[in-house]
Amino acid sequence: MIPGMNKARRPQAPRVGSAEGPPGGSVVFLLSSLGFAASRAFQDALAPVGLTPRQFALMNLVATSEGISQGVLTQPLGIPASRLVGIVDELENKGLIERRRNPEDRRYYALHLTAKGRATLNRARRVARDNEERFCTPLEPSEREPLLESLRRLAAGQQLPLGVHPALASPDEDDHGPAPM
Amino acid sequence: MIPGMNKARRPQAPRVGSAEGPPGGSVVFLLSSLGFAASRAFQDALAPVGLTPRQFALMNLVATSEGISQGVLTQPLGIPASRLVGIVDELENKGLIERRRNPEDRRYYALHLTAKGRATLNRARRVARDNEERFCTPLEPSEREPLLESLRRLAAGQQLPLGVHPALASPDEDDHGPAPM
DNA sequence: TATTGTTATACTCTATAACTATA
DNA sequence: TATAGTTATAGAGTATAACAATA
Repeated sequence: MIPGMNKARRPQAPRVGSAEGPPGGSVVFLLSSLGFAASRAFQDALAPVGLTPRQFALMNLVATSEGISQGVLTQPLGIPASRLVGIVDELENKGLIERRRNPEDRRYYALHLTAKGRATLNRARRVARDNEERFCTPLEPSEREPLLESLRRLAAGQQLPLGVHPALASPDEDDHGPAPM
Repeated sequence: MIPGMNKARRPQAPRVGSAEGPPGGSVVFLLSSLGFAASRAFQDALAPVGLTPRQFALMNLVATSEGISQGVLTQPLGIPASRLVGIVDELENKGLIERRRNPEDRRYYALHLTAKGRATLNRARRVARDNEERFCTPLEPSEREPLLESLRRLAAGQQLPLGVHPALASPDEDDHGPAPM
């Protein structure tokens, strides 16, 4: 399970306030509000590129591990295989990734980025960087690193795995059978 | 629209990673991950009291404005009136709040906390405070205030209203007709 | 005719489980 | 018999719109 973009439902923000004590004085309250806002901001920033945060995440994983199979993606994305099908379908229909049959075991797909997919991914990454800068403009430059440090510490306290390199993070939690590619 | 608890869907966390650059170095990425975790932690902490974050929020609003009507709650909670019905139903069935007809205009309900409701709310508030402390244990004491300050600044940049006193925050955005109680 | 609250309906997202094809 | 991927189904959660009561 990779940490990730919070789901910011477009139609209507499902937000609920704690309203006790001073909300502006609660780390939990502020984090959940801001987390939602950050998620939504990212989603909006990414929209012009034609990607959802989830598609972006999937493409990043494929980029890091070309030839990865759908089943493996299941873990870091934290979604069941049945849902992956649709997401991969969308990206394939857009010509951003392709499914190649693995000749050695024809049950597996090997996912690859197309040239167009790589270009789109690069554009999306630039957009993500720009969004990060825009989001952080209210901060003093000197404020940024300490903030990140505090957030990292809180994340560790919540057992949130931070980096998690795709597919490779926990290669053999149960170690069943031959590792699919 | 009040800032609020992020929706942490129980069945399965809908999380998606950005996975570009170092996620542990992105404020946006960390915030959305942590926001989700914070939201979930709060939800879990509140569960033993028998309240969802949304119910808790509603009760806090009623506590601050006894006799408030359902329609007014719509704004700070950011949900349509039709959904409010169910939430109020639940709380009423549990005997935590009651609907009284407003004799002056029998279209309105006047919502009030019951004695049991007040007791439950107090318990929930204690739980929220405890949860806040637990969540923040990874932080050095000296780290906490600067973190809050940075978060507040980011929230302001995202136009997130912080305190928002229930029902009273934006009493007349359009000013249509007599203000319901 | 307008407004509060309610009910009905439809739509989206999701997970679980049945299915296929390969092995 | 077991596994990768797919399709089918059902259950939440939600918004929109029609509705009833009151003004």
